[in-house]
Amino acid sequence: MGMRIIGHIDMDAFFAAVEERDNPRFAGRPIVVGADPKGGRGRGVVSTANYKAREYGIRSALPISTAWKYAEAARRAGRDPVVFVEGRYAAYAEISREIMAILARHASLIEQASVDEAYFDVSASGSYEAAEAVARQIKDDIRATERLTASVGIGPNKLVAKIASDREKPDGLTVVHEKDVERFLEPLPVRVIPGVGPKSEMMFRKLGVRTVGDARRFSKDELADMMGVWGRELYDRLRGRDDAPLVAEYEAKSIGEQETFERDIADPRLLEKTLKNIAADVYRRFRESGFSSYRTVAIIVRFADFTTKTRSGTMTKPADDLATLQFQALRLFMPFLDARENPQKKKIRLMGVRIEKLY
DNA sequence: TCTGGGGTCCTAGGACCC
DNA sequence: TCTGGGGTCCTAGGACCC
Repeated sequence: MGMRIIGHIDMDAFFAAVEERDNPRFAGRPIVVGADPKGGRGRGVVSTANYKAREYGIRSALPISTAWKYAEAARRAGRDPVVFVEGRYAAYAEISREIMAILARHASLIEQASVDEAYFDVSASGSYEAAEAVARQIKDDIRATERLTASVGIGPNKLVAKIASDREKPDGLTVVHEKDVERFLEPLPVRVIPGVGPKSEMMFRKLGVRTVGDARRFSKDELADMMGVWGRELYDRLRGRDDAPLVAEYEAKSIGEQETFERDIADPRLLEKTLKNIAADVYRRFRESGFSSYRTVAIIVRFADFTTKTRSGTMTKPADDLATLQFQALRLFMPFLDARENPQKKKIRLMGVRIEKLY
């Protein structure tokens, strides 16, 4: 394979930006998309906060109740009140499709990585200068047709493109030439490497490692000893090496849904009914998906104290009907109603159902 | 602060088989 | 001074991503 030039595009505060665009009265306001805050007693988290809301300390994944407190404090201080909206996820998915169509006009191959992110291959443009021009055109088209901004990274592979797209948000464009990759990554926090999450970051901090450059002092074998197979992969990522191809389409491996209740539930009858309803929702999506059978059923139960249990069972024969799914889910759940499994009679906060081994 | 919902991938132990 | 070795499947838990 010759030289690759890969782009990564990431919509800026996507859900919040859509709400701001579609509701003129929100223009210029701090906007939070996420769970219903219910006056500070709501459950759930912030999905997306726009940049104005981030000035209040509100970010993705923050408990919505905390976001509400920050918003109240800001309001009392005379600052612009925060707009809380629950998401219109079907609308975001439709806009996402429109954006992917724009992208497809400029690149030979695209890989949609999530509702608001995609990789695209611009190797055919022939140079980083030409690739940068393509990226500008993509951003301009999205701004013109969708009235939304995006940030783009360009690099020799998916890894570098993704890290680059996050460097100059919002409305950014960051180009990293192949020869500059190691210098580009060196000063960045090790956490920018996809796959390095809170746990790995903490482990590294204890070893005195803060940046990507710091982490390069470990050999491949040392990283493998610390983190297994992933350590070898990480060794390459710390140096910006990645030969993963773009994958235009791939099949789902599981379909599942889970629900956190407004209030924790103790009543076994209500729990059984809720589990069957969740199973029915999963089954409807299974039918819509085009798969014809499932062989594994898994459930998840989260107690009021947040301890979480999963149980799964694989059937010798694949099934395709709702009754079997509900029966298997209930069978897996039953032991949790037993005093031995739950001696303190803890209430249940969340339940979920997932099917796997789909054909 | 009190922690969503949709997923993917990896690990480790045990069962089972040759 | 015991008790192989490898492969595959299954299960539960956990890290991680958006």
